[in-house]
Amino acid sequence: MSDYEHTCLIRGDGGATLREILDQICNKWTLLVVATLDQGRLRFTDLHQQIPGISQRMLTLTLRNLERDGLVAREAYAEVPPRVEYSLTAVGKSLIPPALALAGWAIEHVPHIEASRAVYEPRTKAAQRS
Amino acid sequence: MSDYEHTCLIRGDGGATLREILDQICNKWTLLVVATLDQGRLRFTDLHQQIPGISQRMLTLTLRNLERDGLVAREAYAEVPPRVEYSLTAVGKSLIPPALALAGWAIEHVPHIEASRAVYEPRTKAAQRS
DNA sequence: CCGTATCCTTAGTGATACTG
DNA sequence: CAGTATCACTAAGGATACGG
Repeated sequence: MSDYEHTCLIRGDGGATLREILDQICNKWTLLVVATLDQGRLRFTDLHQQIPGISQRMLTLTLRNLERDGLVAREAYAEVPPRVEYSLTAVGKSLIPPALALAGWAIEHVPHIEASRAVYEPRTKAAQRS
Repeated sequence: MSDYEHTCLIRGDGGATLREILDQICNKWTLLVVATLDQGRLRFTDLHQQIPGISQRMLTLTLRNLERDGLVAREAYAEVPPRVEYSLTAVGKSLIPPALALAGWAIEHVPHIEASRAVYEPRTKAAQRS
């Protein structure tokens, strides 16, 4: 594959849908929820507790989107108190490896990036103070 | 690696920085800019034209962040009219494969996701109209 | 327990105008 | 050419309260 094709790929030149899906996956919570569900079948409350910082609202919204896209299966039991279990579908599971690749890259380069940030100072106003 | 470790990875349990970096990469423009720069050295205007829909402002901000994180090198020539060229650093280039993995996944599953969306209807208000 | 509804704050984004 | 500055707007996200 040529470099130019790389560009087109990530751009999603094949249609607006690709960008849309990519954006959806890369948002604040989606990868997190998918990663957490990689452990197996989990209830709403379990997810809420295991994902630090997520609000009920965002968990619900994220789960709805994942369900709509067929990455997560939702199963509600007609019991009282209610019980709902979420799990990854086959497609959802297939997201794990590429997601892991990205996470792996990030982990590997955290030191470099932190070092780079440490020495960086905005060019335009470098001499503004002191 | 265990499933639980997967979760921790993507979560960025190793510190807040990881989540931060992941978020940064996954935002609306970063991957796009990196992918475009994969073609080689480009000027500001070239980038602006090759990335459909990006504003000057967002291009500038994205480039600054990438520069700060050491993924992109900026070289300004003291000429008139001014000329500034951007290129990927080694670290920046190393982002391409994992990014491509994600893009590849998305492309592969677009049909499935679109099909899933087509049949999806929100549960709670399924019978609200008509 | 598992959500939905509502309000509110703020970060992200775009448009425009201006400068070295 | 390559930005910066400013304004205005939108949508994402969080907090809270309530409902099935």
